[in-house]
Amino acid sequence: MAEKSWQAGPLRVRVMTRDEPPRERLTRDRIVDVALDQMAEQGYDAVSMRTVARALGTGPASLYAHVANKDELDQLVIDRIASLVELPEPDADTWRDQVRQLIRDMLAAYRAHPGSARAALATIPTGEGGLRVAEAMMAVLITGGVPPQAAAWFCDLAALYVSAIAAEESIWVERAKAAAAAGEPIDEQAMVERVRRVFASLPASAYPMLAGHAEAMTSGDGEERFEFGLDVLLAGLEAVAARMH
Amino acid sequence: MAEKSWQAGPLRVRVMTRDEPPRERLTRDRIVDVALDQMAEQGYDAVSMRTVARALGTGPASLYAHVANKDELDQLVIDRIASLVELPEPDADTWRDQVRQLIRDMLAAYRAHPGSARAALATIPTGEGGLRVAEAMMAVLITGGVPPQAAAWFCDLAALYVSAIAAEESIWVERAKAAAAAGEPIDEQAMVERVRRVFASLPASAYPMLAGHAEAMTSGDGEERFEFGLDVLLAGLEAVAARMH
DNA sequence: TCTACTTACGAACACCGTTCGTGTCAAGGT
DNA sequence: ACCTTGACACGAACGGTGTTCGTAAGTAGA
Repeated sequence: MAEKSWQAGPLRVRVMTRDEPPRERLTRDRIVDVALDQMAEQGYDAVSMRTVARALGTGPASLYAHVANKDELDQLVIDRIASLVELPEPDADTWRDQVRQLIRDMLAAYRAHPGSARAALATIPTGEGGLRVAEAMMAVLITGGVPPQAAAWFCDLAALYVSAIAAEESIWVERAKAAAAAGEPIDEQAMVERVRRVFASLPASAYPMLAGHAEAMTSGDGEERFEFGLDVLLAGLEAVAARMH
Repeated sequence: MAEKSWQAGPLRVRVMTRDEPPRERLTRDRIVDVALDQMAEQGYDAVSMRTVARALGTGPASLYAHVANKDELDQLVIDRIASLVELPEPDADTWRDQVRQLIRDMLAAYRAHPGSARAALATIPTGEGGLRVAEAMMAVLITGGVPPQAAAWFCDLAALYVSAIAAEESIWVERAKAAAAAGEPIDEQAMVERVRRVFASLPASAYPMLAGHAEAMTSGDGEERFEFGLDVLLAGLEAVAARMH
């Protein structure tokens, strides 16, 4: 207990206060912690200034002393997520696989916090976590003999690719969730099936290519398509790098 | 004039009404028209159910008779935008350039409606406009001798790439606009300069690669980087296609 | 002319990000 | 031991969002 006393007009006031409403002080880090947790559990759309504040036992206004914006908070969260991906030790023999794996790990990190990628699209990584990943990617590429300019731009391209894939995926998931909440629960399989049917039933007169290759257009799940993109990016990188000698 | 009469209790009521309060009937198409215009002039964020309704001289509730969602409206707008891009006549000799040009044109179409790409990321093109460009892209690729499976997945990849680029760009623009509205007007040049300074001042001990290649990391404007990505995608496509023989 | 049905829409709900002004509280100077 | 200062906390409110509800208006069929 702590004692406190003061003069209020003619009165002498003396009060005992419990010295632990152990409400810790607000911090950028604590705010980001909470936002990250909420994103992992409920997805990007469920994270708002209000929900974060509520989880911290306060109102939304309190956050603005530590964070300029929702935008800034988003960037901090993205940076934190980037700081969670495991980095490879550059090796000249396996650099191709290392690039692939690094990109896969970034995707996994985004997937663990659904919707986060939507905010990542906006970011040029200038925080600690992002720089860390960029540094590792550059190291692997340079070790692999990729010319610096190509390596630098490829970092950009890879980051764009992975966040676009993650963002697209999350929107899809979100939509399925919304459909499930209201009306018939539409699972992923059903949505794929519907798209497939659209392509299959296209009039061959107007869309000879799409109708003729409907099978190819709709084959492959997300993983297969992601790996295809990876193949294209890496093969393209080598070709372009060679051209830059 | 139109005459109308009815019995109201003991009274015979007779009324003349102007037969043209020329408020045309609401239509999906008219709604999409307005949304498209607003997006072209003010960007994605300025388009809301309310602003569209206001421009049509009504309230937001009226739109829901013709459009299920903001989401659906967005998709309709995207489809309309896609229907505006010019399509090439497939030619086996110049197919590479045709692919490039088609992708460039898609980017231009998105750019003409800033922010639209953020909605495009979500879409598997199943509307008329989207199918149209997918058909054209497939035709060019097949004419170029790309195996159907590779061509199909590449369509996906190209669409993802271009919408990701456009979305990233629009977010950047949006942010610059917001910064300009409140406080110092920060032009694009200044933002680039700041990023450059961050990279240049990175401690070489912690970030040897980024510090060592700061020049490469920050060189090139958006256009150059976009073209680099195009190079990578096309070179990669050819390599992967050859592998699929 | 009466009825059934589609279309239109004002009002309201539950959110959102952000700002304002006030309240609280610990540290420093006197 | 008091007073002052300044940083932090935060309730309330503003203006915006997407969406729903119940009712009005208009159209077409019987």
